[in-house]
Amino acid sequence: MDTQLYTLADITDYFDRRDFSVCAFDTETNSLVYRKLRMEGCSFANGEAACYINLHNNPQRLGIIDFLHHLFRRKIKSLIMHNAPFDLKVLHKEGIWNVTPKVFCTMTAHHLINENSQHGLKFLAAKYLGVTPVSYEEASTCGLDHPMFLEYAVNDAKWTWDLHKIFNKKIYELNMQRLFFEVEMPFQFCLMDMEINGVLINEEKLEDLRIKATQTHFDLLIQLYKLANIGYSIQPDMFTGECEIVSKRGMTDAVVREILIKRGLKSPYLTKGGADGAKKLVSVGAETLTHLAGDEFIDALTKFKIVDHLLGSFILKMPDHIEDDGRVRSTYWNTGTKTGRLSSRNPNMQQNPKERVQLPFDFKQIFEAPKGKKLLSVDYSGQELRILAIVSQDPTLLHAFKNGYDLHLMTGNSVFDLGIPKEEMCTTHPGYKKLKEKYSDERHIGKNGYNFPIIYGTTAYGVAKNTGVSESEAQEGIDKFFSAYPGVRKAINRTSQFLSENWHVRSLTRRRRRLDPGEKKSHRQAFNFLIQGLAADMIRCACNNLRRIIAEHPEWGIKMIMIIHDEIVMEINEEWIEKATPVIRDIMENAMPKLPIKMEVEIGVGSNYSGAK
DNA sequence: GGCTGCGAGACTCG
DNA sequence: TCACGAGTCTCGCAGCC
Repeated sequence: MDTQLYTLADITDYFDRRDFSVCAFDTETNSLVYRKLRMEGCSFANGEAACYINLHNNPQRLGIIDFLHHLFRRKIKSLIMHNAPFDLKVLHKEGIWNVTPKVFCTMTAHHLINENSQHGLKFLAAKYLGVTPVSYEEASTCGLDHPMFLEYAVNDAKWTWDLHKIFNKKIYELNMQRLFFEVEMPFQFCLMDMEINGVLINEEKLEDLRIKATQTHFDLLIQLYKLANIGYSIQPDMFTGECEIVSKRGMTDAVVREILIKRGLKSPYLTKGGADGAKKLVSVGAETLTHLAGDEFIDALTKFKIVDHLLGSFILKMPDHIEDDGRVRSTYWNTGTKTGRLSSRNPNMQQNPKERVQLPFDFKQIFEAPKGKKLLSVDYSGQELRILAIVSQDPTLLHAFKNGYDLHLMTGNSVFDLGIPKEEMCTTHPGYKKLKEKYSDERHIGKNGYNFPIIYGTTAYGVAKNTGVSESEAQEGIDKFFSAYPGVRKAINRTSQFLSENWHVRSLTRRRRRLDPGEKKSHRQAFNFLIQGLAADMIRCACNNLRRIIAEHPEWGIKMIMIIHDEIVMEINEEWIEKATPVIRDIMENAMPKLPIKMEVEIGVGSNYSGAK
């Protein structure tokens, strides 16, 4: 392959109206900040030729970008990238946004082929192409316009091209072409959109929250030191004037363990004991605190831990992520999990804390809609349980969802032999509401003690721990659950058998998870994957369809800004909410139109994320 | 004594 | 041993200068 071509005329000859791979290089710092992204170079390859265009310190930068814009807008057959959302984002930042929808992301392709592996370009090039890549740092030491960097940059495009040849074939061999081309590739643009859009932060509310949480943290810590007889002093910060508590003994886990002994408090819960299991200590986590609740020190510590974590992990960290336009742009990682779910980083938008009963700090209110807009949150109600019904084909579960029965109450009814007539558990039955209230405890245990844990493959031990009953009672409850829904037991056994014979399982979208059937845990993971994996692809389908509607109705002003597993959050122009909501509902509920039962969504609207929930 | 890297444990979410 | 899937923070320890 000739790698010496790098004039614009050559690019036109070699890359116009064909497939080619492309790598867009951003700033020297590999910036995570969208507003600071700047394309410093771009490399191309198509199996015949490869080239690199340097834009770093290039006086013709604007002209070249304009040319690239026209090149990308022409009828390219397909565009091959490694980690497409990132390259698309860099191109978009330079105004190159309407590229062909026919993309091939080698990173996502490899994730479908081998979900247990790493997916970095250099790793894959070494593994599949037998080359020895150099690092970006090494290649860029002499500058981005040095021949050494040229070779590095060209290699990225060449290897991406070569990998795509291998992975494309493999995707067809595995019969994953529909999942890859019809679901995963359109979804790359949704990821790009979300990472570009970001979420607007109300910095005043964030500061307000910081002041309140800091005060609560301060008060609770003094209370804890007093209760534990630990010395401390209060010192003002010379710059901010805010007071700080100084003590030789911080409220660390080790100190808490000592205090528990002093107060004569015992907990049955222990830590795992390190890698070899030898260093087992009394756990000072949530389990122990719940067990010892009622003690003055423990109750204050429970509150302290909540506010300490809220401050340390969220409130004080969030300002680092806010860009100059007031928005936070998380990275969504399409290949970050083994089940096909997304993961989110810097910051992780999938773990923003909910408001707690013990402490009134509403963190989600800091995410807000810009002027003239609202935030709209759509989430699937009981998504995983509905998928359980679909995967297991259990007639009782299917009937329950088709006819609007309260499944948690149904499970409570079976496990506790409540003897409620079936028709009264239908949510439209006149007596349903009273029943729901009367048996709220049993319903709660049905939901959190059985329905959800069964999806994870829980044992009697787990149910007992969760619900506070004995292990034998828990086993009895589990047996009753499976008698009520015999299809679920059959499906679990079927999955386990398939895993033992094939060393992998596949979800309904043909997504695959490979596991060692010799490990006991694998059988739980396999069944859970059928549910979690399908749920993940359902949200992808919903986003893809939503993106089409967004393009058809620019006046609605919809921007997708967050995906939290079974939930999509978007901005929308206020005056169009009424018109758009039923369309959005329809898209979400029919993301996978051929399923035997309907999915249902709950929609919330508010001026901030807390209000939209 | 101080810095760095790493694993464990604890916490957050669906 | 015991419930699936993630990311991030702090602490404590080991190794090094």
